[in-house]
Amino acid sequence: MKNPAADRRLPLYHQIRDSIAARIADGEWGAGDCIASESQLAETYGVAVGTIRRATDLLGDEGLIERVQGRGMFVRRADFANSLFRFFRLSTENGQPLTPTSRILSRERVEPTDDVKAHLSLRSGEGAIRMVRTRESGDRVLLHEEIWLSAKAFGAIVDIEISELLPLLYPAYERLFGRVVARAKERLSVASANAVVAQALSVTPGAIVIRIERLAFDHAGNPLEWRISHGSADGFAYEIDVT
Amino acid sequence: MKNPAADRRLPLYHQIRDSIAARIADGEWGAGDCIASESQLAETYGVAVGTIRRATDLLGDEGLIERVQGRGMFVRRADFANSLFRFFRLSTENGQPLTPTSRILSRERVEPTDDVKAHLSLRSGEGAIRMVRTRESGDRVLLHEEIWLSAKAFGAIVDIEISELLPLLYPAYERLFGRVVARAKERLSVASANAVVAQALSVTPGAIVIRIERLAFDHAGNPLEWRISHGSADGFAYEIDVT
DNA sequence: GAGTGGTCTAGACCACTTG
DNA sequence: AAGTGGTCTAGACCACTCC
Repeated sequence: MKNPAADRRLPLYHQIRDSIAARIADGEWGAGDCIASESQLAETYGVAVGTIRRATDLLGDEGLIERVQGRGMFVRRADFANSLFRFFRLSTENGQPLTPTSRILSRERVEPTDDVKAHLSLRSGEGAIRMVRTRESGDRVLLHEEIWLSAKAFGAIVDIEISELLPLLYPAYERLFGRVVARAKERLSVASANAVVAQALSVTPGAIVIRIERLAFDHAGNPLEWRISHGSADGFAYEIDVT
Repeated sequence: MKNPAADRRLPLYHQIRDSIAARIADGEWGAGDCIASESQLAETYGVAVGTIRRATDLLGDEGLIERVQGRGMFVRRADFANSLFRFFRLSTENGQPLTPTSRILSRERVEPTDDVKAHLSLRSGEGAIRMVRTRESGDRVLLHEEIWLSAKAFGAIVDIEISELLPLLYPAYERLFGRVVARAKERLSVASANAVVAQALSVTPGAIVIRIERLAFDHAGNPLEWRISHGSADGFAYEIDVT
């Protein structure tokens, strides 16, 4: 077993799932890479291919890997297709991401608030980066975003050509800092617009807006970025199926 | 194959999944019933047990059945544990449903609005039932609900002892009318409280409230009930994990 | 003890992708 | 043609539930 910490009381295919997940988290296979084939894995783990299949089915269900017949199994790159932000027309009706334009309004190194410290697990004395940006589609501002990062990990971001950070931040984190966003927690609530948000969204101060907080993590579960976004509540509707 | 309409181009285990799902929808096995065992199914369908396993795994993932080791496979009763309403403290922190008290304020047979007709697929001329109720926890009103039903299917509900409709409506639909709610679509948006809602929730008219619409379906996909609920936006927060 | 689902094996053949 | 994942089989043994 590649991961000796695996709990031997668990079924074999769970242990193997954990081991493969750990190897992905360790960077043995990066996003987009083809991992070893079923028969190779069966041999290295000394089990039947059917057992490898059970393990990789789990990984597929969790979205860690993608299986393509005839080609292999690939480490999936997070695409956040289920994000709450999709309800702000950040994608077409077909689900194609349409990537509205980003406008970065400010980048600065500042003292983190207690909230930021708690979310990013910053030690006392550690600095933070605060970015403000808007996301626009056509001539409409859809979102106002406040983005917080650890200065220790991302400090150089304030000196980087702004074009390097466009159009999307997560690929830039990966390209410039080697930090990969693997998953996130999002939280939706309703708030009233403060002066800054109101001005950005062209609503009256105090108007009702949708607030989405997102805490983004790497594969190992370390928090990388905390983001507070506000968008107009007008026309916002979130739909789910329940059983 | 029990369901001759199954597409023979599909993998065997998909055809079997469809067949078993159809048999459940047809009422061959009701909610809570134990369906045939894996080995029985394997024999009747003339396939290996492993193939039955693939099919029933699909049904398990979809939430149609529940597998219990040593006992069998059971038709799952929808519990709506993922409903948006759980964010109105309709359940404890552990996820235990805590069922706030229901107070039915009115029941009447009325002409459906176009909206109601469209949602419940009512033919022109068909009547509708409109119920209004509140859901309360302790001394707080959590939700104000407007509930629409087809008069053809549920007409007698206006004459039934109100205690028969408590504490929950869906079990009452099943007990009194033989209609089983199997799944639902929910839609969350933000609205301002009209006079009636404001009074019920003890907020000022025009205050911001969370609006949740729910369209509930039976196993066959027929709409049974349309519900428009309003609750205070204060403290409302919806959380998800995204990848 | 009989019957159920849960895990695991060791093969077979098919469909698909790539060189 | 070689290699991949997708489907399917036919068994084995285990863990659990119920009588």
